[in-house]
Amino acid sequence: MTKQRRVVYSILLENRDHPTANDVFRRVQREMSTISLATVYNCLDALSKHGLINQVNFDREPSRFCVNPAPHVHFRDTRTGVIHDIAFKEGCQITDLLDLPDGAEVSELELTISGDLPANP
Amino acid sequence: MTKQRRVVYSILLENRDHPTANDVFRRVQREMSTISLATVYNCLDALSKHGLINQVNFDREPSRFCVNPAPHVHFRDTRTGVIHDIAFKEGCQITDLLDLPDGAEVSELELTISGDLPANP
DNA sequence: ATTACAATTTAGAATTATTCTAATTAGGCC
DNA sequence: GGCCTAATTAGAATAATTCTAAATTGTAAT
Repeated sequence: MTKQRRVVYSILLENRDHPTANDVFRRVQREMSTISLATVYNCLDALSKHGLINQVNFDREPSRFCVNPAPHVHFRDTRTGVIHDIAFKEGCQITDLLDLPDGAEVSELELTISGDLPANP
Repeated sequence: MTKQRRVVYSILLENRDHPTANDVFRRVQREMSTISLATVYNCLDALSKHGLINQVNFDREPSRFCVNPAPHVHFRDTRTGVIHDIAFKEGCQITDLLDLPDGAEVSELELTISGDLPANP
């Protein structure tokens, strides 16, 4: 854990709005003006590899980053663009619903959903 | 449906191995040597928009294209790199497993899985 | 047929998120 | 302090995709 990684991580914890690498860069710059974009990428990568954060991809848009450690999927509200974390219902295994070949071992699983959320009154 | 779109589509039907746009380009060139890469992108986009094919994204790798019209998800065998179509079990709705907010309406859903498949003897 | 029009294709340039490179800096340990 | 490794930095490079503007095609009307 270097100073830079700590700052990047704390920025992510501070505002869990699934920022892009560039968003993170701009936020981190405010409190560590000498940081470089490459470092932000390095940090995000390191944090990802150590399982502290998740990299979230919607189609081919810029990757976004998520500090939620619990297993969950992502729902993008097409009206607002906001990405929501969606948890699984109790004791549900997505792979139970799939016709996976015998012996298949899942190591990574990414589920992204786009749709409309009812307006919040 | 232009000549180019027809060729792109037929190439995809011919070999359902989830090729990238560039793969498609190279294959199409063999029977229509004047086609351009931009056209292949245009065609893939047009076919996608009309629901004839699906664009498949694994993380930030180049997009791949899939002619399987049935609802399914994608499993990449990490050993061979091959992408397999995985169907849902009878009458299964993935969203049933999720804690979606009331009234959420799903318009798109992409599920990608990476893992190991047992070696085929 | 010929013209007119819109949509598509083409070649190449432009874009952009991300990765790479090489040099510098920082931190830990003797 | 000096040494060593890993991390950071700035900037260049990469690569998939998109954009642009000109040329082509197909179609419908005259």
